[in-house]
Amino acid sequence: MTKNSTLKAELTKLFGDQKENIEKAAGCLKVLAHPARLQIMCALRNGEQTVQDLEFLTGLRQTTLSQHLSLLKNRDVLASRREANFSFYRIANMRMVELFNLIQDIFCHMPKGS
Amino acid sequence: MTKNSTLKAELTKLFGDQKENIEKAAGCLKVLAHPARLQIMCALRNGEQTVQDLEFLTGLRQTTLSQHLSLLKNRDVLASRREANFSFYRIANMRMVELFNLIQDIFCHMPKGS
DNA sequence: GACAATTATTAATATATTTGAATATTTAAA
DNA sequence: TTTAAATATTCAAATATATTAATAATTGTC
Repeated sequence: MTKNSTLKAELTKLFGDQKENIEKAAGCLKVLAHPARLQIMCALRNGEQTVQDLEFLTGLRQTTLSQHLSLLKNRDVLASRREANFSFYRIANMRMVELFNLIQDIFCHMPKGS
Repeated sequence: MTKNSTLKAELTKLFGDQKENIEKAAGCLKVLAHPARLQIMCALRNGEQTVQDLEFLTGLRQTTLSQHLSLLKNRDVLASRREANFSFYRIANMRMVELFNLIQDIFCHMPKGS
């Protein structure tokens, strides 16, 4: 009980101070939590790609793809640059690369501990 | 183009062979992608807790909490055991601990690379 | 400036998730 | 075997997300 009161105090502090962080984490995870968007992440593992290439690589329709890209970009999971009338998308930063790598490691390999 | 054809072949294989893995990853991420459920994960960082303790720690109502716990358990993010009329919940395995730790690290600390 | 190619946005419908209230189940104890 | 405590389930309403088709921007080329 005392132990949990301490934990409660900690958590209250956490959830108070870091409500924004929790919302941000949830938002980021939510946007990753979709098969098509995980496919997009896979296709970007080895570097940036144009929308057109992603269309080819994932088999998604342009309009659907563009919407998924937009969601991922809004959450700062992806970043993009434009060159002529091509948009190149990439994984936004090393943290997102790490996160995706771990996800891939967990779900595409297997066990490792109880 | 040849490079992407190769990548495409790889990805097709991936998405074919591992469609299940992708679905599983998406399902797991989806269930984590909710502020209340991330709070629950936080509260379980240091070990198992009863539902009643989680109610206290997270401030969620019993009925709502129970539903969130059920979702997390169905996706094998959490596991539980029963003792008398108490249920003890815990993070299901080391992979989920790793995943949550990384999420916490990314969103509750800050940068680390571009 | 008109046209074609590439990408982005809007809008409508279908589907899924969340929430809260009510109720049910499980277990221990009287 | 009734009762109380702890947890789980069901249901309906509100909200959010996904999907498709249609359309709009943007950029380079003629």
